[in-house]
Amino acid sequence: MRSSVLPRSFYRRASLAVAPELLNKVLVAGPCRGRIVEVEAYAGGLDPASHAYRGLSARTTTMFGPPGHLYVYFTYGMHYCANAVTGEDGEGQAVLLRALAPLAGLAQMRERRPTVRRDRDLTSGPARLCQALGIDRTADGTDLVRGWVRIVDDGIPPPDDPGNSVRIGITRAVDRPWRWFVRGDPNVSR
DNA sequence: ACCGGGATGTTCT
DNA sequence: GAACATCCCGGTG
Repeated sequence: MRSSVLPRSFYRRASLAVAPELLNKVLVAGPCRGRIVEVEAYAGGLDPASHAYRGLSARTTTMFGPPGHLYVYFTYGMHYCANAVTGEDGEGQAVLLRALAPLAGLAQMRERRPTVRRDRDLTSGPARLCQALGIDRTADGTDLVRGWVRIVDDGIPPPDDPGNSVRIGITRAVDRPWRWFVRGDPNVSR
């Protein structure tokens, strides 16, 4: 079966519904590909942990835009993280891509992350995967249906029983179990 | 293995 | 001025 790009309609739903369905889909950025094995949902303007909680700003313009686009933000002075915008235009919902299993373009990933030894450390974190795939602030707003970064379905369905936990690295709304991952995958972040 | 701290700059209070 | 959806390195056990 040939892989097909996820259509706009896939994203036009609540981030809590989209997030677990993104597991086992494939993130494509130029020659680099990785299977999505860990995600977190950020539920929009009513979610205190979401960047959308404070309302529209220069940073969150993409997040509040139409679904199916890539929201990239800069954090800790040196890292980028990437999300798929979901829901309806104006809602500010998104799914953070937290880890991939590298599939293709590993040589280029290693050029961008020269200190990495094991393959499993190439893309096992939200900032690691952005560095490996060359996703930075210039990728913010990319259309995931038509742009140079896309998410495709290569026929592997999401897990029937994904791992599930609270979200990582946040300080507000820490109790909400909105992280999902592929159980047992060595590329899931620590 | 675990733990602590530094890097670095944008965003928000 | 503080916080930050993180990562890496060097310490100790």
